[in-house]
Amino acid sequence: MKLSVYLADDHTIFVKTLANAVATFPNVSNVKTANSGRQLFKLVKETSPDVVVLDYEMPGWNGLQTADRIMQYNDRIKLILLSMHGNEELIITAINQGIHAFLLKNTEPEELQTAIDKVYLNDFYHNKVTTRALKKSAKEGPGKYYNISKREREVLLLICEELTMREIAGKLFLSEKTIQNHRQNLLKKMEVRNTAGLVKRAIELGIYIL
Amino acid sequence: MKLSVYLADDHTIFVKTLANAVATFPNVSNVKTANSGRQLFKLVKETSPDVVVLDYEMPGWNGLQTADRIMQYNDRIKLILLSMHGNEELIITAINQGIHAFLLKNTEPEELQTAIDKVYLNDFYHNKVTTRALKKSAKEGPGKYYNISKREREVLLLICEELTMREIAGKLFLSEKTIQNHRQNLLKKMEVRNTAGLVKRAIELGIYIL
DNA sequence: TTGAAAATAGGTGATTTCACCTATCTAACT
DNA sequence: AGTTAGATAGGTGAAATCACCTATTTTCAA
Repeated sequence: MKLSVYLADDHTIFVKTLANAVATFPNVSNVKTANSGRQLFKLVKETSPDVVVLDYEMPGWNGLQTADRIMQYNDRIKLILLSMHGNEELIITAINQGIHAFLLKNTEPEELQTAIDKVYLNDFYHNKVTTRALKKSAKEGPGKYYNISKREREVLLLICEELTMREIAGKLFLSEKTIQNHRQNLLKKMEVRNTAGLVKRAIELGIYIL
Repeated sequence: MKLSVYLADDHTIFVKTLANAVATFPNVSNVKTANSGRQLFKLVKETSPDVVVLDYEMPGWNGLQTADRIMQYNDRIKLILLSMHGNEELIITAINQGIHAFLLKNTEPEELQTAIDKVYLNDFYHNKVTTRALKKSAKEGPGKYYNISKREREVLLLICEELTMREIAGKLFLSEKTIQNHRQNLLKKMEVRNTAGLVKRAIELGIYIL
């Protein structure tokens, strides 16, 4: 089964040529482009693609903001972020926010091809840039990476929304006990004592936006 | 008894002339100037003044950041913030952070004189700018003003630091019950349900800096 | 100087969080 | 095939929070 891939970048020349390249990938059938986050989100709402490739540096919604909306709309869409700069902080924020791959703009087109493949099959595509950022930040925090799972991120978000464990359990159709466990794991992973710490971390990491 | 007043502004010409004017005020005896927040904080640590006048727009530490340090160092010093723009959000943030007066740079020197007086006698000096900002934001939030008292602000800050009620009580030499009441009042005033909400409000209001 | 607001502190009871366990099932990677 | 990580869920007990009270003292503004 071939994948449908949407691309967004404010430089039309770039996004169009990239789209042509992507269209030649053997595992891709359907390619669409947009030159803003808003416009791409519109496309996604019409027909959901399998993978979205977003430029980080865009006027209006940037890549991460756009990713955020797409995730909320449909969390099965895989998200690849492109950026000019391999800024460590940005990479960590992106990963914590649930991005599935991070590529520099000066990479070879082949890497995008493998990234699209891997991202669709697995959940995250790691490359030199991301692994280096993770390793570096693992000790040198702030901007530390805490390896929060998808479920944990979901629970954390709802904790930030001031819900109790019981309410979260109700919302996610899970046992209250399960949520308590997720919470406990978050406390440990993020090295905080209580809700105050969780909320601060969530905001720091860009998981929760104030 | 005459007051000692310290001034900080990065424009040396401005701060010097202002200092000369302030020195002529009948209730002021001692005036010192600095052209950065850091430098002023140094002066304060040498000898604490009664009142500090800070420009908001400064390179390095801005006026609010400087105010924050001064408050932590000695909370009996009164703080007056000067700004070019009467930005409502800034005013609310400043008040929530515990600033004692907010003046626009285009006010008459006489208003600074009364502000210094009032601020020293009472706790807060209100003028057209601040009252208008408060009234406007009271309903139109975000940036809402919740009328948090000094103690409450202190407790809120420690809640954000992940301390429990018992620990806060110990730190402030108060009963745990008192802190619990302050917390309860904060929950009501800020219209939130729990710690998560308190932390978010504190960050929004600039009371706690992430 | 009187009244309002703030700060203090106590009471009570329900609910929630915190901090440990164990255990099963599944998906994914080696 | 075995290992690891994640998601699920249960148990237990202590600690903390939440949500109402009442009441006294201080402080401040009108």
